[in-house]
Amino acid sequence: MGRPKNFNREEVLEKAMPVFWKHGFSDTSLQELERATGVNKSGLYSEFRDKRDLFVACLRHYLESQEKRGLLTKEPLGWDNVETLLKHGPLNKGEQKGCFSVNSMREFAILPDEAHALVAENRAALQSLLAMNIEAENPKMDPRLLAEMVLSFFSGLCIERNLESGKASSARKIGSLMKMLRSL
Amino acid sequence: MGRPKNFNREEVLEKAMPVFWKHGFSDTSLQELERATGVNKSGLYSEFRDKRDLFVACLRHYLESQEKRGLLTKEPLGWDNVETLLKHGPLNKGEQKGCFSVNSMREFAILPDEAHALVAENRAALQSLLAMNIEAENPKMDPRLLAEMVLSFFSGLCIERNLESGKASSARKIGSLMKMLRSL
DNA sequence: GCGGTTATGAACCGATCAGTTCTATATGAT
DNA sequence: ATCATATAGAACTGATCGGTTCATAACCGC
Repeated sequence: MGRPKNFNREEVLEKAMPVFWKHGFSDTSLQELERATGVNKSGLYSEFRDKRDLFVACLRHYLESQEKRGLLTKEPLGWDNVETLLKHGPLNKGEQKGCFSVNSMREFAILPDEAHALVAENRAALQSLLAMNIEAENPKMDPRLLAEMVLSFFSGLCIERNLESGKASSARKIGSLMKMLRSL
Repeated sequence: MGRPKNFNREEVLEKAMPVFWKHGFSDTSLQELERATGVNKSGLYSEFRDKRDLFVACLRHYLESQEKRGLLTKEPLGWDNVETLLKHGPLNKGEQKGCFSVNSMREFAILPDEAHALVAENRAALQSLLAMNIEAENPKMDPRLLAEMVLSFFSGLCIERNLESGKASSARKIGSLMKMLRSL
């Protein structure tokens, strides 16, 4: 009974996420979030404890949606999956540049522990998947070591999306790394 | 004539830089800058146009001090210099984690063009130095391609310093990459 | 030591911040 | 149709933001 709300949680997350993604936590105001989601403070604060809670929910939503893409689980496992992750992991859809998760790392100092945990957990999972794909190629070097190295490179690609340098240079770098990896 | 100021520009930059380095631009308040530098707003605004101007001055100061370290110009040129950059480029002195320049990239959207230009110029110089060092080792692959790949990896290392993962994992990743590079 | 000059420190400014409260409105159950 | 209920929208709160103004204090040349 009572008046029904005219928004649902998921569509709020879907609309708020790109704002945080682009501007980060502290540069995003409640005003912007109201405008982007079409839900005003009353609504937002009925659904989320505070701004941090909304941010964490967006981050979780992002990570879940990335996991659903399953870029590293396509059969057969191997270099091609790794290359696909590097190429298509960091997005460039309009305002959303790089990876929301990697972007967030810069603000860890002011983000709640929950955010740290989410990112850490996701990175561990990603690294493990990378290692599986690498192992499938039976390289000379330890797949786990290679996996963590690739993940660092991935982080670099993400953060560099903030530069003007463009997609071409990104593709070139991926090409160089993959050439090295495949020759192992 | 007139009352002499009891601070000088460089020591202000030296003290303000770590604050911006840790908290970024928008999460650093004038209050914090006053406290950190020991100079209050009157003084700061007599020396710098506004907060952005102070930030850019800090960034420039940082980049110049990094160039002075000359990590990539030690003779003989080669892999050892590359390894030194990766190992000792990203700092971890107390609050200052990673690289101020790389950290700044996340906030490019709200930073003045001057900051973009500074970072872009520095990265170009870094990449060129990397290429020279790589070329000295006569690898099979194009040194310029390798250089830009190494720079991305470097960016990744820097941004990952915000994680808890610690110095050990960083050293391990550098080891993996260097092993690959040296085998080319 | 006096006067002109410059820096300092604090008060002040309007704007905006995250978050709360209050009123009006839309709804479902009866 | 009415009433209880939960919403939406806007007004409001105190704090803090970046930036300015102004009275006071410190200094140098004379």
